[in-house]
Amino acid sequence: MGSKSQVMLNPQALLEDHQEVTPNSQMGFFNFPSNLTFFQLPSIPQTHSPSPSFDPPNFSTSNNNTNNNNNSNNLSETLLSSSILPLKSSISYELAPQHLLSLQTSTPNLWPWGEIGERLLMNGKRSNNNENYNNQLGVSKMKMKKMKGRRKVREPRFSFKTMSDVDVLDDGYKWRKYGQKVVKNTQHPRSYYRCTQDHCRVKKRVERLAEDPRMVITTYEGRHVHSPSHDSEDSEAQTHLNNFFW
DNA sequence: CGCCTTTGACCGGCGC
DNA sequence: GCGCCGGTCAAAGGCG
Repeated sequence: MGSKSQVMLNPQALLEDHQEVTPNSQMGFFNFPSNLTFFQLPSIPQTHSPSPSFDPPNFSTSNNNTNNNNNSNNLSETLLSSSILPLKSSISYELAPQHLLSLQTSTPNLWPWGEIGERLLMNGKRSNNNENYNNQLGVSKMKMKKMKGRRKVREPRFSFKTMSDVDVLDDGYKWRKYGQKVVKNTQHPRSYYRCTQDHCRVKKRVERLAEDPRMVITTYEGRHVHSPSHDSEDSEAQTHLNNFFW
């Protein structure tokens, strides 16, 4: 096996303070881009206050020998704990060298507005066309009004930084672009994508790092409620190689 | 024809 | 209240 890149997050741990759903219903997964491999790992701040930026460096791995910075071919499996993640959370991974530079996750946190029952609506309780459409899209104008004064649970986010020529890495899911924005202080636009699967609200956004345009920051938000779409015949190999569970 | 991207408009949040 | 900013909408156009 040449390029095995598998990342697993303990879903339970990630969901600890998630208010809405039972752990059972929360297993979701991402396919990791097939051309993505790892050579450096999530930041593990020794103290509290995780840095909000994606700046990598004071990373450390728990079973790492000293001089394998860029060419560590065979770190097999390591457990990490991080203050970014909830207590008891863990990441296990198998890695091959190269392009993943940093990785961050965030737990779901509460927004000052929103509604708990949103997911239920998503499951097609409403028959009105507009409602359905809006539900698929996530937040409609109507819904925004409704949301005022309620609480919303923000979907957990997960982001990583890669060095890549292509902006959108193939992760096995189908995405539809719904927006592009020039963000301040960067010369490269940020693109917004939504999973095309019905009732799946996972979003991702892709941007290039201002300081180093060779780097692509991909941020996923939410959990897929379905398997990756396999358009190619080697789907089996793909899922074996690149599933990312959380 | 269906699905996708593009793109300007629009909206809410936030800081001043 | 105002203006900025990030995120989303949705019409229009492109493509297979």
